Amino acid sequence: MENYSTYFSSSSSTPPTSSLTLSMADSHAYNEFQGIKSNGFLGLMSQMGVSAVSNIDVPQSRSFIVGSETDVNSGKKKGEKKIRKPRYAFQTRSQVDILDDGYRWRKYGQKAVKNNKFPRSYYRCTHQGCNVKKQVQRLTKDEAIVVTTYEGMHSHPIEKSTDNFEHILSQMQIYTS
DNA sequence: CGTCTTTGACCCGCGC
DNA sequence: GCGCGGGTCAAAGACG
Repeated sequence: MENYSTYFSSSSSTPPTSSLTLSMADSHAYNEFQGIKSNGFLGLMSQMGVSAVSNIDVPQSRSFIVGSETDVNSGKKKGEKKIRKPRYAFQTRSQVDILDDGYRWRKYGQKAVKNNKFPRSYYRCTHQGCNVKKQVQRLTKDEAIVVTTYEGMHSHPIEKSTDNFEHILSQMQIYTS
């Protein structure tokens, strides 16, 4: 199911990052970067075993943008202020949609997006009590670009790690500049 | 047999 | 109110 041989296979003709930006997160603004800095992306990355993420300048041209907040409105008290979850969009150049990051995800939906002939897949972390979601989307403009949008933070260590060494190797290559 | 994927239906916010 | 678009549920099937 997962084709690791074609993992991060790079192709020529680097598309502009703006294409990604306009494809999503156009309704909400790109603010709240500080919230991400404090506990969002860094926390996620540190749990992945990475200390600093100041430069995600991997040779495979992997970039990330930080975008809109999402309503996580649990339907509690109406007087409560709405809690919005930050989302972290990952743009990865890959030929496979399954970008396994070490966590175990369960797919719970797939919808076709407008202006995009590729469907968008919705995943959720299977760990109990972990409400982290992610959606994987492919751009119509550039089929080689996969956008992975994370939502929430993992509050547990990574499961499923030592079952595929090629995968681990690829991960190490990503986070070692 | 347990876990995860598939897929249509359902829900909800929003604009007209 | 209604339709549309995006997000989620859940039953049934696939798969190891």
